[in-house]
Amino acid sequence: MRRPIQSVTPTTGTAEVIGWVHEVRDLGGLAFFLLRDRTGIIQVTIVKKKASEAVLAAAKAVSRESVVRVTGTVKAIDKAPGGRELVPETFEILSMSESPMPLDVVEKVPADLDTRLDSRFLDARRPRVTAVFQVRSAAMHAINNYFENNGFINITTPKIVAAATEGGTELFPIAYFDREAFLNQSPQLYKQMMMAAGFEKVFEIGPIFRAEEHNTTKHLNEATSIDIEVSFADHHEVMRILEDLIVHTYRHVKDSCTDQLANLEIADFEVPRAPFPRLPYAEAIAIAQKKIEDPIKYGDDISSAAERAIGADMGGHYFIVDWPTEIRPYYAMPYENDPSICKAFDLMHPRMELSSGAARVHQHDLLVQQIKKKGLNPGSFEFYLRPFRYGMPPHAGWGLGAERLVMTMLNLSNVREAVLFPRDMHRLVP
RNA sequence: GCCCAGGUAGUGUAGUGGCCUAUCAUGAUUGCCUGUCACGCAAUCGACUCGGAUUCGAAUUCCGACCUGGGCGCCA
Repeated sequence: MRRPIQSVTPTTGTAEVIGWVHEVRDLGGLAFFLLRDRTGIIQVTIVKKKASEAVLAAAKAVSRESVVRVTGTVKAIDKAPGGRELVPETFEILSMSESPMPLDVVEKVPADLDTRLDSRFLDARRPRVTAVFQVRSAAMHAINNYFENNGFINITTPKIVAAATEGGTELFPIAYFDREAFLNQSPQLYKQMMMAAGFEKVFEIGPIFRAEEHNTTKHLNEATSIDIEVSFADHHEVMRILEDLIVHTYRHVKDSCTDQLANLEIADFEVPRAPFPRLPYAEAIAIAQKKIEDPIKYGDDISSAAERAIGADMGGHYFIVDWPTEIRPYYAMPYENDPSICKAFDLMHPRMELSSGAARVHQHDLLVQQIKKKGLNPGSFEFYLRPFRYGMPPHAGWGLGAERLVMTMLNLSNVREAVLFPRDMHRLVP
C-alpha cells in the first residue's frame, strides 16, 4: 500500500512510497535520493555494499524527476530530513524523466514566469506553487460552504450569449452555428433574472471572459467570478454578506493551510476584521487628490495609483460606497433623495479592487431610462427586461474576483500566479 | 493600444566595436568519494531571437520584424 510521504514517521516500520526523484546525492559507497510527492519529501538512503543488484541498477539508471516506487524499512535518524529515512528493498522506476528539464523544479536557479507557464505541469511540482493552488482550493471550499450554509441556491448560467451584459467591455465573438454569439463577460443579467424566478438567494462561481487588451499584473482575459444576488436585500445587506464571507474564507485558510502558508513563507497571515470601513466615493477622491501627482476629480474612475494611495491610507479591506451614478452600470440603483449618486460599492484590498456590487434597479421603467442614458439600446436587452414587468423583487448583489482574492490573500505579485493556465493577450497555450 | 526595459547554453545570468575560441551558476555525461542535506572534487558537453544595414571587424551600433517583462490606458 502506497503511503503519502508526510505520513511516514520514524516509527512507521516498513513503507511503500511513490514519488518524483527530487534530488540525488551520490557519495560513492552511499547515495541519497530525495523523493517528493505532494505531501512532502523523504530521503531514501542506499548503502551500496548492502543493497541488492536490482536496487543498485535502478538507482544508477534513474534521472531526476522520474517517478519511482520504493519499498523498504524506515529508520529513525536525526541526520535525515523529517528525522527518518527509507532504506530500500525495492526501487522501481515507473516513469523516466527526460533531461534536461525545461525548468529547474528544485529552484536552485530561478525561472521567468513565462518559462514557468510554458511548462506549468513542472512548475506546479514546486512545493510553493502547489501550495498556492491548495490555498485556492481551500478558499473556494470555504466560499461554497458559506453559501450552502446560508441558504443560497447554486446556479449555473450560460457562458454563450447573444449580447453584451453592460456595454463598455469588449467581448470575444464566437461562431454559433449561423449566428454570431459571445462569451459572457458576467452572469449579471442571468442572476438578476433568477430574482424574478423567486430563488431569493443565488450564487454562481464560474468563468467570465473579457476581450480587453489590457496588459497588467492584475487583469486576465478569462477569470473566475464569484457572484451572488439576494432578493429583498439592499446594498448594506450584501456588503455585510461580503465582508462576512471574506473573514470566513481567510479564517478557513488560516486554520486548514498551515503547511501551505509555511511553504509560502507567510508567517503573519492575518484574518481581516469586519466590519470593513465604508468610505464614500467623494472622500476617496479627496484622499487621492492629496496624495497623488496625477489630477483626479469627482466623477473620474479611480486609477491604479489612486487605488494604491487610498489603500495605503485605509490599511486594510474597505468599501468605497455612494458612487456617482454616471460612472456605474445602468442596473445600479440611484439614491431616491439624490439620484446623482447610487447604491453601488466596491470592495477594496489596499492593493486593488476585489469586488463590485450594488442595490439594483428593480423598476422596469427606471431601468429602461437608465439603459438609454448610457447610450445603450433597450431593444437588445429585451430578454433581460421582460422579467421586470412581471413582479421583480427589490434585490442587490455583487461579483468577486476569485483570482484577485487569492492574489491579495497570499500577496502574489502577479495574478497569473493564482491561475493554473492563465489566458491573457499573449497566452492561449497551454 | 501607448511608454519604458529587455531577448546570450535546458534554466537564470555576465559581457556596450577587435582582448569572445563568450563569463558565472545551475544542469547533463564520465570518473573519484560511506552521512549528504544547494554534498564535494576533476574532466567534458551545451548559447549570442530572426532579417537587413554600417564596418576591415558586430553578441555589442542602426533599421525592421517577432517575442518577453514592467508601468499606463482600456476594463470590473
